[in-house]
Amino acid sequence: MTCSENDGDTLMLLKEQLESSSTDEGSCCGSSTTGGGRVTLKKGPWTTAEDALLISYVRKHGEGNWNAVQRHSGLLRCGKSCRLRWANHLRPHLKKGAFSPEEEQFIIQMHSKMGNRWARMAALLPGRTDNEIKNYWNTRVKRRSRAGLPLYPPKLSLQTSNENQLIQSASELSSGNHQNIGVLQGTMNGTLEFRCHPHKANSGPLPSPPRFPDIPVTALPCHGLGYYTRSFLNSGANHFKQTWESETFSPGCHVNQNSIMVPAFEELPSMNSETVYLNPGLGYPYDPDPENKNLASFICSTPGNPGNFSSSRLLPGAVKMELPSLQYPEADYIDWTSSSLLKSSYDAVDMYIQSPENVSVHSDCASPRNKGLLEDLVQESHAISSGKKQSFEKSFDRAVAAVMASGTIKWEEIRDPTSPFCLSAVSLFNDCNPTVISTFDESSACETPMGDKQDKYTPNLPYFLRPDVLLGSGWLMGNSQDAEDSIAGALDENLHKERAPVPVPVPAGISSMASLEAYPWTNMPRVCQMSEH
DNA sequence: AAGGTGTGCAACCGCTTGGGG
DNA sequence: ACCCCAAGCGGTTGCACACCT
Repeated sequence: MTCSENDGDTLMLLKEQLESSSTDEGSCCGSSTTGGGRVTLKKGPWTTAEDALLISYVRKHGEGNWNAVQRHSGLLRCGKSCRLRWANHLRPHLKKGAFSPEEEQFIIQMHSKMGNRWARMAALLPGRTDNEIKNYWNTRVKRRSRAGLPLYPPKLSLQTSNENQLIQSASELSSGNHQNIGVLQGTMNGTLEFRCHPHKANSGPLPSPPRFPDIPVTALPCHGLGYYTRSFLNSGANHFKQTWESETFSPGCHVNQNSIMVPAFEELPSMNSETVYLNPGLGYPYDPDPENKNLASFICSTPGNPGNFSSSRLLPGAVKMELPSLQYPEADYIDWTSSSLLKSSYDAVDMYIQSPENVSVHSDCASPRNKGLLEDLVQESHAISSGKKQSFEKSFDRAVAAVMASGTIKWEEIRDPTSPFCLSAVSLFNDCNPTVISTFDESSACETPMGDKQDKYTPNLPYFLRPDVLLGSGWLMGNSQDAEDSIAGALDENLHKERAPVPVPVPAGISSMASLEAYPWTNMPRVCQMSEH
């Protein structure tokens, strides 16, 4: 719809149409006073005439001040309704139509991390509205529950389970119980392996800064984990390092002006069969306890490819911590374990790890449902970090706005000066980045927004998470040569040979993440702060 | 063809948040 | 500190359409 010189006449006509039609359609919600009379506001579906009026109003006056729309345009709608109509339907650059498989995957990922934070997801899906995403999700929930399918792909669930296990172990660490640190070690090849070096543990009174024992972790190749959190605050917290390396990395996606895109395949030959996701984010699927969300988490996860294991090996320097993530509804566990989809041996591993029995063992301490030691730690952490909440929220918004506006991450613009090291940027990671893209049963090879054929396992990782980008930036634990080597090894050789290092818009503070250890607990950055609701 | 049911989506509603006075 | 208002957010509802029996 366009506005021309004779907009005035057109609008007059529209207003007349509006007035006549509004008396026909009679459904009304409220009333307001304009001029001398009490005006009944219209409800229900919008007409094209109303749309035209609203568009005209916004063009003239800009967005905002929605309650003035009625006064200035003659629209018989409340401001709220106008805002909604504009945001969901009339706003420029809105995508219409069904979600692409990439978008669907992205939503699933985001929901597993954010829960029902539709607006945030919408901010990360250019052209999509929170309402659309919400409707999509609700539909999905209905559909899958009817079909008896799990809400999340099994591997997403597994990741959550793994996180819980790590938390369990970490909790033991924090409570000085090192006997079970190796509880996940020695499982069958390819399953979660959890190792540590207790000899390095500092089990004494809390030093400043506290240190964790070195705990290299190899995770299930397809669900690798590499976290760095500050979950274990001050009950004898120890220096805690975990490293993880996989042999394959998948590229991240590009953040473009209008979409978050997976990279073109031709860019990354031979990388489409196995994927590894570097995700400095936080997995909090269905977190019923938002209070627990404030513990920093720095995640590197490695979803894999069904039946196609990649080996993971330890590497020093990388770090990991995690929070409890046993946040699936009870029914979900039933679904996971009873799903007929889990038939392959690979899935049998999933089944093993995801089994309720298994989960219950580790949930005693780690689950938000269970009041345990960790919860106390969490509360303490929350108290420490609560002061950062508002700045985080603002930073997130700025970050998203920056991405949307320019198509690139302008770290310098979103960096939160109050954070020890570019807290906001890291927070953005946490909120933006998928942890695992796994085998979405409902998705298939699909097209990217650019029309490229896209493997269904290709992650929707933002550009700045591309391994090559990370390599170039030294972002992964900063100056850790090992970390860089690990990525280098993971990257396809050809990629290294043929591609020049990608210029990285690295946030100024990101590299200082290498020195996380340097921060005392009371001054640790909030890497994973989620928006409490 | 008619009625029932499922589905997707637009819109509404109530609550929360943040800013300004 | 309090109140008011605008805006945002998430949950819910209602409607139109498609599909099935």
